[in-house]
Amino acid sequence: MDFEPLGLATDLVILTVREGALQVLLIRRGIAPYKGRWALPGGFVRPDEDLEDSARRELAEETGLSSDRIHLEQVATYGAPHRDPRGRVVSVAYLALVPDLPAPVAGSDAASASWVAAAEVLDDPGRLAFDHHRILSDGVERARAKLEYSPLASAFCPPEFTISELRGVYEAVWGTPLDPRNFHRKVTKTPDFVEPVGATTTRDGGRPAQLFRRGSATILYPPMARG
Amino acid sequence: MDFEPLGLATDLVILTVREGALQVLLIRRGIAPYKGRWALPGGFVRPDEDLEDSARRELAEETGLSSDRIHLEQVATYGAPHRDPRGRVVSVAYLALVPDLPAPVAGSDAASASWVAAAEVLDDPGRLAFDHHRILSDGVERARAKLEYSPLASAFCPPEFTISELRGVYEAVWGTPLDPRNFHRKVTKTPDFVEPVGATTTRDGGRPAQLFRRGSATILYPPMARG
DNA sequence: GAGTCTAATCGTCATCTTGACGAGAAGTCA
DNA sequence: TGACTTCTCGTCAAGATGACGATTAGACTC
Repeated sequence: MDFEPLGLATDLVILTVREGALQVLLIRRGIAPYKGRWALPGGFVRPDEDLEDSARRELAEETGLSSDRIHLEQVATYGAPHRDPRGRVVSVAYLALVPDLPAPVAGSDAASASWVAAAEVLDDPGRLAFDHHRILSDGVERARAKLEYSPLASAFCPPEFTISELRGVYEAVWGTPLDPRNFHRKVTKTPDFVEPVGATTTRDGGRPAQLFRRGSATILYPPMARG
Repeated sequence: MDFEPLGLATDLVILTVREGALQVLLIRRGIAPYKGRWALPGGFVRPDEDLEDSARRELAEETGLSSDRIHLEQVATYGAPHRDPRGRVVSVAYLALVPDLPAPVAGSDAASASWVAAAEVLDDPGRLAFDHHRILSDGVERARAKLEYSPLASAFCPPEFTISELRGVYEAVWGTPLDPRNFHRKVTKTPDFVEPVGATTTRDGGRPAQLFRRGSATILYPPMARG
């Protein structure tokens, strides 16, 4: 087979919830093209590497999170002929949901990396290099949709969390306030969404809250109602 | 940039509902590898072609459906290093939903093409070439999910259809019988799901049924309940 | 150590949606 | 005319939702 010259890359939309807001990990590009501009982390797929392996490798390089317990899913593939000025590069975008990292972003090969509020980036279509604004937009929309019908919000939480911490995730991702009482009822009455740990915490202030961990459910039916 | 040798292809999961069953368009491969085996239609992306354009071109070649009103959406990308024995080929899979075609499959460059019941193919993981069983499986699952929360079932219908024809689509795709009365209530009470044409037909037998056409809704909330 | 503050948790209630199913309506066919 | 088929409208109980009142259990202040 003779193949056209073509590059294959993976780009990552790494999301977390910090300080009550949905944030995305961006890097500042150290080399041309778009040198000095913000972009999603990513890189070329190695010759004998599967797509998800490539995404997981990039994730580890940027965040130090090498665990296979991190939720990572393919979002879409972008292959417009001139999306990259270096030549034809097709990029497979992955979405990663990570808990609020205690440590800052680990040593990476990017010039610099930092968490930025997703809303802020989405509001400014010219902020990111390449077609990364579009990729981010699709990734965030995927995350929003996933919270509706899957118990994935807990991917943003530490292993043990309270109901209101979980609610904070929903509010940050959806950008909508939710009624604490109805949310509590919904979460605790949906079978296997969360399971009680048996301990309480006062880290959120106020009356001590029960701690829960992720349950075994994989889909939520009926789904959570987006505000 | 120096790029590794790499092929970029699009593969199509083209679904329709015929004779009360969900069917998929398959071709019999005329050349190696997997010569003589069934496979999803697809082909290499041209040097200056966007991914969706490539998928639409393949769709037109296989079905004669060149309209941009045909629903086509990207499902996922498959890039395991050795999924194609010819070398590294990354394939972007698209899902197309088409109405029951009055004409048989138009002249195509495939050795032969035909509609096959999706359930039958899904039951036999060795039937298809490459990793196409997996791609088909993902495509069908996407279609099933889409019917729940989008009004896309009408993409399988002619421009004007009856409620029970629409119900037939749901039953075929989900493989579940639905209560005609509750289905009728749900569809007609969901705003902008369908709009009445003002005429009736007796083509389904029994009492004449009102004809409807697709409404302007893009999402269904609450979603349709899968049996 | 009593009052204040905060957030968690439990309850109530009207409204909406669902699933199950009865029953009549409006055509075709013999 | 009667049998048959399918469409369409209704009813009813059960469950889910949204709005919101009330109580509880800690921490914090004075």
